[in-house]
Amino acid sequence: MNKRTEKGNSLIIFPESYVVIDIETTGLSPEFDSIIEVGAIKYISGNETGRFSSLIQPDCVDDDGNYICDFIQQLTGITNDMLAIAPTADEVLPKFYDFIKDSLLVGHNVNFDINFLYDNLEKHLDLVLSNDFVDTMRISRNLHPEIRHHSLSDVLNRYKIDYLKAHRVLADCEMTHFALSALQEDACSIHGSIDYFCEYIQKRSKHKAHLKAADIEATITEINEDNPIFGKVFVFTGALDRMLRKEAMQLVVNHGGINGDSVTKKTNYLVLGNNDYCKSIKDGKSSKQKKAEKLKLDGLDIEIITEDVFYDMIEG
DNA sequence: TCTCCTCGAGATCT
DNA sequence: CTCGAGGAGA
Repeated sequence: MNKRTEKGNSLIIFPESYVVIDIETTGLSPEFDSIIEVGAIKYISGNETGRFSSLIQPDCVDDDGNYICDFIQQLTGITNDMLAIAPTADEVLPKFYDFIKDSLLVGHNVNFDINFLYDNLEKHLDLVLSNDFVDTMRISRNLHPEIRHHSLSDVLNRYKIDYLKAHRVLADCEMTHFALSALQEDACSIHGSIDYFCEYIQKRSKHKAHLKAADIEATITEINEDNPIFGKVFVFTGALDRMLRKEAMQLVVNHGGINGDSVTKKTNYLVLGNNDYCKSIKDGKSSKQKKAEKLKLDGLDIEIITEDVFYDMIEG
């Protein structure tokens, strides 16, 4: 399998100059399917300056002597007759490669197109596709993480843009260009400016990187000071079976306990979860557990308990 | 606190 | 493929 080592980077930006690309294929797999149409539209400072498109005749036919199945014909409107007189990849791809040059590429779920093009350019022409790219689907997901679906038609619908003549390359390129513009406007209205949007994404990915124990506040006001949890410092290691760690930490604070991020001299209980999934733990003990065992030997007030014991303490 | 790693869940492309 | 959750180690 091809590793695509020279592949460019996926960027979350709103470029002023770029080339929108789209392809149609015989199926979803770059390994087993072929490109049947390739298209690109170039924009410089927001204005279209040129376009390129061509059908491509696949290298081989199926058992019935067809280039494409009924489903793809139906989807794209491209027929076997059209492909029978189309140029081959060896003729088309050099022109395409020359058209895009080193431009920043834009597409919807553009990894799909990039992977097909990368493999075909390498296989047919020994060319390397190392252009960086912008994925409008990825931008849409980052802009509206609360929304589940982000297909091209979903995005266009959201911005009240008509999606006509879908699934031909040039039409899809135009639509993706419109989607990028709409996403940019949306990002500006939500975050004030493009810079703020990009800054927001950076911060969010960093900020959400780790759950800080101190960030969890009690959701109830009356806490029973007599329960065994009260005033004790809890630390978790591994994944819990019965609930998320965040939920367990919520239980701790709601019973008057205190959460810790790591095992220290102040820690009273280390709750053991599953370490199975973590391959870097070879002897079954996390670094937190090892530290807790050492502190216990030193005579500190720390107990290592199982998940079940923890729940018993909560209920008792 | 920071960076890097692994894993599972979802979703999209034709 | 991307993202979020969670962990390890410095």
